Amino acid sequence: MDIYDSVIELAKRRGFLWNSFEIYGGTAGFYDYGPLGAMLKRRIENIWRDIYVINEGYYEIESPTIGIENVFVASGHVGGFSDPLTECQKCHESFRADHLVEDVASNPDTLTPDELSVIIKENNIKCPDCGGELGGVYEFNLMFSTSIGPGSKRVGYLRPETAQGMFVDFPRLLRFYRDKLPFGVTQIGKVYRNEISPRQGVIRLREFTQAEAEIFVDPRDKSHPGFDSIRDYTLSLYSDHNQSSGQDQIDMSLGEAVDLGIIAHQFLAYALAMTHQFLVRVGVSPERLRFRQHMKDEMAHYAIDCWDAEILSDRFGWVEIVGIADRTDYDLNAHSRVSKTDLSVYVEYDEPRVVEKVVVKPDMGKIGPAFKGKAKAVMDALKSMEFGNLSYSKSNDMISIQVDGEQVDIPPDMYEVQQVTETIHGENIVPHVIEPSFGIDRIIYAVLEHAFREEEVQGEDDVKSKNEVRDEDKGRIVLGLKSEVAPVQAAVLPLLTREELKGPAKEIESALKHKGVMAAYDDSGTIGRRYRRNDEIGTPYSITVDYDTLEDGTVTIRDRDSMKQVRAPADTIADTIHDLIHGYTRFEDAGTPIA
RNA sequence: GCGCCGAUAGUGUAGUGGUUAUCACCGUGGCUUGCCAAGCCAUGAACUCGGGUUCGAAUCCCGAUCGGCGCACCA
Repeated sequence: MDIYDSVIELAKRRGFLWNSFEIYGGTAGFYDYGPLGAMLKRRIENIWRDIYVINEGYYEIESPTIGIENVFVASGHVGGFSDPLTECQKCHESFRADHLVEDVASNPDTLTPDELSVIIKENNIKCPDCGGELGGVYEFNLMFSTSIGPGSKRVGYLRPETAQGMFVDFPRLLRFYRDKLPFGVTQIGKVYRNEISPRQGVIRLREFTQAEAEIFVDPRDKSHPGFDSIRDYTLSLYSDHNQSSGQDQIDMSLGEAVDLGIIAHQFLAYALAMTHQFLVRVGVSPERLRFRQHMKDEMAHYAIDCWDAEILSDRFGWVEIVGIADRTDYDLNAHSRVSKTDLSVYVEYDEPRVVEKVVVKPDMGKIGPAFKGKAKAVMDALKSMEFGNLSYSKSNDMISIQVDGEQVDIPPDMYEVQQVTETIHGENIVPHVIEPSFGIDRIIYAVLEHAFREEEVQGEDDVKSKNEVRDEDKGRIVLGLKSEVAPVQAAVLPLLTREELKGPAKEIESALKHKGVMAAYDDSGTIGRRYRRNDEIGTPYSITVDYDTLEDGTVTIRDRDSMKQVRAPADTIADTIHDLIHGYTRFEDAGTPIA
């Protein structure tokens, strides 16, 4: 049993992750989050919100999980991600049918699968690899489709990413942020991809949760106002160059990486730093985390630079858990084109620019009668003329222009050339998008695997030596979750199952709950067993009520990782635990150490 | 989607063509228990599904589903 198996077994047994629809045999690519898993997930999402929404100020929105066809036509998911495939009946290799018929069909990408099948048959096209017979063409699209309303007239798709919902809201968002760049927006939600063969547990799912930020920036200025604060922040970077030259990732400060041009610009570097902070805060091991740059041929054609946060897993090696890309203006332009909506921002200059221009002023009183129906076209043609030099403009020549494909001569008395001074206050630009995209489910797996450990427990041969029954079984399984993400934050345990201890313990449990601390009361089994039970689900602190509690009002707090204990007052225990969980108090300072 | 391998209580497992399917952990109730998976009593819980062969199938065969690995795929 490797670590993956151990983690999945623990997650299943203790209520973190379950295969969905189990009583019906299950379906690949779907997982349920059990009680502890859902709690862990929510806590991780809320830390993400704390960083992106509260601290960076990128408000969260919520758009439908079903999108209309045009949205995904514009995004390229309908055309680009819907491939007609055919499979060789002999060697079972799959091919793009539209590519195979390129030589015999003029418009292969507009053909339906049935039409492609016919063409392949008629032209006797064989498998390019082995010459075998090709099977029928079928449409393969990663998107789940559905129909909207009765009659199945309108096709809808389950979104394959949350990003499009934010791009589509761009005009509203721009107005919300009072027409100024840069601004960002976030969304956490379910997305759907009909994977061919989902595997590896929660690593590749058909329904999963993304947390994405879309940050709209001025393409001419990708500096970040907070860059100085992260200039010395050092990350493990695995650049395109390092990959192609066979080197490993190297530690480098972000300042250096931007200066050397390894990371395209400050905004992207800042996004990397935030990603790192988030991942480490939720419990990804920094030693098993790196940022890998996409190679040139791997990057989407529209992207400028793209980095994946990857975690090292025991079984799968490096696994991508976050993608951070500069998507340029690709998406906004695409939606602008398909929706016929202006998705640009008017950016004011710092100083208005005074521009001297030479313009042609048509004399419509003469042009109108002279050209009648064509007058408007002539006027437009004249106005759109550009005068590169003033000398020409000053001459009073006959102007020859093309109007509707025929040459028209405009005599000098029909126009006037003027030099004008214009004050321009700004211009319209389409913003570029910086997009960090988090795969929450993969992050959860990373957190579980990196937190998982089995350790030897030493030094209890004195008191319990009379019960030397299971001396082989001294190991304990610990889920060393960060206290901030642990589902159960404190266990409340009466030392013995006796009424006089149960009462005070239950009071402490309810005091903790009032403070918003997820506390679990447990009086079943010996104290050691209950500690172990809580170690396994990552409960960071256990509070034990004993007979001293009844006398001097103190309880034992036991630290999951060190197994050390301190004695602290019971009446302020909720505050103490709260402060411990959020890192305001260190465990050693939470009470008096006991041997 | 292709190939190989697998599927037994909640978890990990043993096992055989033939009566109540093994063991451990686990859960629950009780006794015990004064700080790191003690003990005792009682109790709960499984042969993935469908078809076939057979007097009889959890066991053999076929298919499906799920899982693992390799290939393909991963905008």
